[in-house]
Amino acid sequence: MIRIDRPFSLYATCSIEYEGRAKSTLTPGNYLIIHKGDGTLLIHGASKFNVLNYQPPGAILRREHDHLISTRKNETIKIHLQQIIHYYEFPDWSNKIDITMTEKHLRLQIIENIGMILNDAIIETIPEFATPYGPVDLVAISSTGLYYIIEIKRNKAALAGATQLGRYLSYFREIEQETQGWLMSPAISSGALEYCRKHGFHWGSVRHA
Amino acid sequence: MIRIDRPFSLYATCSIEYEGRAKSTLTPGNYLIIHKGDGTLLIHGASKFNVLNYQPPGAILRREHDHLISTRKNETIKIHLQQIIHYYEFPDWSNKIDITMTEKHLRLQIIENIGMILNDAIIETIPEFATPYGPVDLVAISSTGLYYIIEIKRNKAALAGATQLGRYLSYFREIEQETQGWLMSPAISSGALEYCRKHGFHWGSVRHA
DNA sequence: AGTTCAGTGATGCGT
DNA sequence: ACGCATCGCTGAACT
Repeated sequence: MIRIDRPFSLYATCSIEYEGRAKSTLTPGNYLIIHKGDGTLLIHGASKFNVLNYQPPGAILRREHDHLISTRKNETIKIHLQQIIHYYEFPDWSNKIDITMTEKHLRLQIIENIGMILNDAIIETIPEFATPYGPVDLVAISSTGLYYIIEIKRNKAALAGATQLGRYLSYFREIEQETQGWLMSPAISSGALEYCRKHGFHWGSVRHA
Repeated sequence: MIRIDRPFSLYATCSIEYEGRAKSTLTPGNYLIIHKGDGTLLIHGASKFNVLNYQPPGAILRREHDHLISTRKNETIKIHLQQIIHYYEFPDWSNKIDITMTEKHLRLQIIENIGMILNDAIIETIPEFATPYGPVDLVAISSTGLYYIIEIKRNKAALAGATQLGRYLSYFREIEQETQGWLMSPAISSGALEYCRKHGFHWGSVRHA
């Protein structure tokens, strides 16, 4: 009865039983079992995208003789190992400490490289630019008087971020200021991407260095 | 430019770009990359259940110098390898040929072991038992006159299977025949499981040997 | 082919 | 804590 915390990958001949919200049994065969440091357990078959069985983060894994048992709340996965074909523990697999990388931090990095990102001569940058619809994350003004209206998201930008940018831009349209709308984030969802395309907004791939 | 078909697992320091329905970039770091024989590509971070990036079955993977590139329709994943920490090719990882294991086949197996599964003395089994609501997959009659009403599903039983069983049982209730309802399948969904619990049906884990 | 719907959906952001 | 919207959903059954 040994608790396992380390992240590892295991390729083995085994049979698997799951009982919880649903139930299932997997016939003896070769499966790929992945265990992450947060307790996540993934059981993959030879094909298809989906896992066959899993536990979400927070599950606890232990070994009992030739069984691997993962439990979480009311859900249990029991793996009956018949033959271990390959076992590997992942060194240095931890979330880089993203802490303290706030949007403000990312914004500073963007300001530093703003000319390169927009490929234009920027003469002024104004964070938290006030509008009646709320403060714009960043406004950059080019030498030709063009206003870049920039919405920044630390994570994946979703539809809400794109519509937020649209609101700001409608204000600048009201005061007849020439603008270009930009959404900047490490990733963008399909919905937000389509919204941007339809409204002529740009997306900039920025990432916390 | 070498096309890769074999299934493998790769743990590497790399950066990754995805462009398709959505877009994203992954900062340089350690990621687990899994490639299946059907083209499926999975990219996992150190925590969480979800993949960070993926390609569904049918994608094509190739290597160009220090890049791994997976393409499918309008979607591309480009992996820039910096350091390979661990690489392993999976031997014997293929879908066992589930040849033509129809529900009828499974039913024959169930009939053979019916006494053991139900833990009762069965004196007669009737496949395709006709009722006004459709044919019951299997009816087993015990020495005490109890009727086991059995609905069989080759794959995961979903809600529809459970309600189907309920319909049959309502008929036997009409003719005042004492019954016990069973759903037999290798897996059962949460909705079907709850339905069974609420109506007092049983679930039997059966699998094609 | 498209369409609909369940899934152990997960995950993040709001209250 | 719970609820809600979003997601490159996937996958299977049915038309």
